[in-house]
This record gives sequence, C-alpha cells and structure tokens, in this order.
Amino acid sequence: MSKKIRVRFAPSPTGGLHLGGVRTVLYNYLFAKKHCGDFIVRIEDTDQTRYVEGAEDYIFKCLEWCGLQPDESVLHGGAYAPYRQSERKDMYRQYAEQLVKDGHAYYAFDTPEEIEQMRELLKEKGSHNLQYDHNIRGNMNNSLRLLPEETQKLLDAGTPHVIRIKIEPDEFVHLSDMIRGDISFDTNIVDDKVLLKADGMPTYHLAVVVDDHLMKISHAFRGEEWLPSAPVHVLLWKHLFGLDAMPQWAHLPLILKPDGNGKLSKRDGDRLGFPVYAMDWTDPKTGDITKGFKEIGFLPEAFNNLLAVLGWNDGTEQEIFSLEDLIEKFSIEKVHKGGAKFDFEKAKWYNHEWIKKLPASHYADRVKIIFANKGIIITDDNYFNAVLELVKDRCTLLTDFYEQSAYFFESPGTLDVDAVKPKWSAQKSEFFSEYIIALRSLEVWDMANIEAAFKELAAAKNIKPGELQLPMRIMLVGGKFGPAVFSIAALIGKEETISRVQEALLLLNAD
RNA sequence: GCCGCGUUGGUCAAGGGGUUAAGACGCCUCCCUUUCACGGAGGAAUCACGGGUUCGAAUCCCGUACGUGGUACCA
Repeated sequence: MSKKIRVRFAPSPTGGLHLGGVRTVLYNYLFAKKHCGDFIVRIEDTDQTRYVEGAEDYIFKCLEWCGLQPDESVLHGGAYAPYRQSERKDMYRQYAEQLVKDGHAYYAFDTPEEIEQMRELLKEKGSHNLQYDHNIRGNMNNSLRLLPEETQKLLDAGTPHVIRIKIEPDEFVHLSDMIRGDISFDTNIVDDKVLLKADGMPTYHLAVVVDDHLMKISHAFRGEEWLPSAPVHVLLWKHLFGLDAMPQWAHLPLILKPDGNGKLSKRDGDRLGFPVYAMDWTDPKTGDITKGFKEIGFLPEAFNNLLAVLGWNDGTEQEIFSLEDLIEKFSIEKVHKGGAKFDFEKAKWYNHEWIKKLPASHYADRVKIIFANKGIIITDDNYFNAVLELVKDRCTLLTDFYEQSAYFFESPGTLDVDAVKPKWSAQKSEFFSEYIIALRSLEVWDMANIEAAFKELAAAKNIKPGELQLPMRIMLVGGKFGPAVFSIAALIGKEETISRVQEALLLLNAD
C-alpha cells in the first residue's frame, strides 16, 4: 500500500519571496495535486537572529496571488500543527538526546572562539580541511573526549553547549534523487554538523528531518544548494526513524542570472531592471521597496507558466500551460539537472500570451486599479471590457493598458500633429468638416456605418481614403497607434467622435 | 583547496547510438494592415574540449576545461 503523498515548502521568513522559491512552491504544489496529496507550508524560523518582520505574512500573500494555496500551514491549520518551527522548539531536543544516547551524536562545549582557534591551528599546519570532523573531534571540548562525569558536571552546571552529529569515517552515504539518480558521498569529508544550537533551537539539519518525519512528508523537494548537506540528513533519518521511512528527495536546479553566471539574486533584478520577487517587498528596517512581478503588471497565470517551464517541460512543443494543464502534465523526473538563466524577455512574452488568451473581464479589475492610480475612474464595466478586449493584443504587461487605451476615456492631451501637418490641405479640412455633418446624421452608430460614410465622402471628394485615415486616427487617438480607427469611433460614441474631430480641426487649421 | 552537481544556438529547450539536430523567446527580411500591434512566411545562429567504445557518437565510458553550489551554533 502506498503512502499518502505529502510535500512541503519550508521557507525561512527572512525577506522577499524569490522567483526560485515560488518555483519550488509550484513544483511541490503540482506534485501534490497530481497525486491527490497534501501541500504543506512550514515556516523554518529557527534562526532568531534573522527574523524579519512581516516576511511570513508576505510569503502567504504571494502564494495567494499565485493561486498556490497550502492544505496545511500556520494560516490554514492542519493535523500536524504547529507549522512554525520556533513553536516546535521543545520537540527537537529529545531527538538530539536520543542520538547522543545511541552514540550517533555528542555534546560539544567549545566556544566559537575555541573553534576559530582550532581552525587557525589547522591552517598553520597547512590543512585544507577546516571542518569540525572525525579528525579533530578527539581534541575538542566535547563529550567524546571528556569523561562521562565531566560531561555531566558541565551539563548540570548549565554550560552552554551544542549537540553535534557524529559522522563515522570511511563510509559512503547513498542518496537516490528523483532528478539526478544515485549520488554518493564519502563520509570522510562530511563534518560533524551542529544539530541543536546553544540556544536550544535546532539547526535546519535536525529540524528538517524531525519535522518531515512528524508531518509524514513523503517527498522532499528543495534547491540544489542543499545537496552537499544531504548526507547529514540521510544519516539522521537512518539513526532516528529508519531509511525506509525517509521521504524521496529531489534537488531542484538553480535559477541563474541572465548575464554572467551564478544564482539569480535580487540585486541582479535591480541592476538589470526586472523583478525577482513575486510581489512588492518593503524592507521593514529601511523602508526600501523591491518591485514584484505582480505590481509591474504580471498575471499569476503567466507567472506560474513561465516558472514551471524554467527547468521543466513535458517533452512536447506545448509552451502555454494553465495550472490545470500543469497539474496533469507535470512530472518531477522531467525536471532538468542543470540551472537555467532567467530571461525576462521570454517572461514578458508569456504574460503577453496570457493577456491575449484570457478574456479581458478576467483581469479588468486589476487594470481598473491601474487606471484609478492614473486618475481615471471607470464607471461603465461593459464599456471598459470592450475597450480592453479591443487593445489587449498590444499589451505585454497589465500596466500597458493605460498607454494603449487611456484615449477611450478622455480625449488625448496632445495630438501628434507633425504626423499630419506636412500633408494637410484645405481639401482635407473640408472633408472633415463635411464628415462631421455626415456623422451627425448617422442613424445607427456602428463601425460599418461610420466607415461607409467615410469612404463615400472620400470618393465624392475624390481623395484616397487612405490619406484620410491617419489624420482621423490622430484626431481620435492622438498618436499613430491603436486598433482600427472606425472601431475606436464606434466605441467612444458619436458625440465624442465629433467633438474630437472638431477640436483637432481647429488645431490643424490654426496657422 | 576539498567535496557535490552540471554543460545542445545569445536565452529557454526537444532528442538519450543512425535525425536535414525539433520548437519557443529575442534579432533580421518579407506578407497582411495606408497607424501600432496580432497573425502568417522565411533567415542567421548550436551538441564545451580531448581521448576511447562502435560500422556509426549530441547520445555510452574516461579524462580535461569551464560553470555552479556547499564547505556556519544561516536556511
């Protein structure tokens, strides 16, 4: 009988939520949903010195925006609460003690200064290996070297200490990674990692194993940066709960900076002019705002899509995937091994595709807010949707809708008269004056009629309609852009069309 | 330094012994459109290197190079 699929995303709340973090969430989520499993969010806040106000809240807001809702979390509750490691503090110690009892861990009383000294000494001796490991632990101030009575005395006296894992040398630890296959590590180069810190908090190494066990996690996905410490986790599983109970691991490739090499960081985004965080993040200390994908005008559908295919594809030519598609088609085995450079141009292309694909009504509310910020209050939703539908082909970001369609809501502030002036004539002026009259008498105000009247009059005046279309466009739009002129006229209405033509005529005939 | 992981056009990538080595983004040309787009048709551009194995290697093996991650009482 197979176990229930349970996966977790385990962020530490130390700042904005990075692209790579969201992708990890996404892969977790997709895997869980595909297998009718549970997606858990566990807050890994064991380092109290790195606590950042608001970061936890912010993470959940990002997940909400992306539509990747956890089944269990601090916010959503669940049978394995609490979901914040700082609130689970008391659970970890017993496991560390158990390891000590079984000979797989030991108390270490060394102060940071003593460890530093040890490293200096090793360096002087020309050693490349500065780890606290089997080579040197016999010389350090720990329960391995001390007599049991001495250790007990120190413990009783409340001497600050940590608990370290005791790595046995000359062994190989194997790990079967769902993406990378078999990986093995020589324990001679694995150090005796701290499991329980002097403040009583577990380190990541202990906490991740204990909580994955307690929360019955079946599959553990995390970034590739964790691979080097994986042997510690495997050993912990072996000693504490048995290898059979261990979740299946998958180490995800990194998302790299577009230029040069290395992990994509927030700084790269600032430098190259694109966001790295899912949503705007305000640093609580400095008040600095780091731009997010949401705020610069991305659709969550596009964001999920572009993240999903950054390191994965289903082997077909499909590029556009809805979340439902992804749930159906995602498989962790098809995730790539190598890191991918982030390409903002392609990211924008995905957004453009989603803007075109989705009905405008789907994102009209968000665009409405963008308009409101620019001082245009939308009152007629039907009209608004019709406008968005008409211009969406030319919008890459939600924020583009403003430039592309503001003229539907207020007459253009300035007209690009230079586009018309050189070829302007008394004859054309006369055409437009008469066209106004023709428009006034139009009974049915629709695109076909408006266009027909235009062409008839042009023919009567013996002017090529093409020569009149650009002036007409400038009159209505203000510039050389936008959808078909007559569809614009049809939408903005008779009065508005006539008034814009009249005003433009005044301007063009001014001198 | 040491250890792990990786490497197909500028970027994302398919392909896992025999292919003209897909497709997408971006770039360029053309068509459509008397605007800007959308759409359509084309184009330039690739298997890191060196050795093997094999009739045959982008694909398998070994090296090398390069990159990247880790090497904390951070996660």
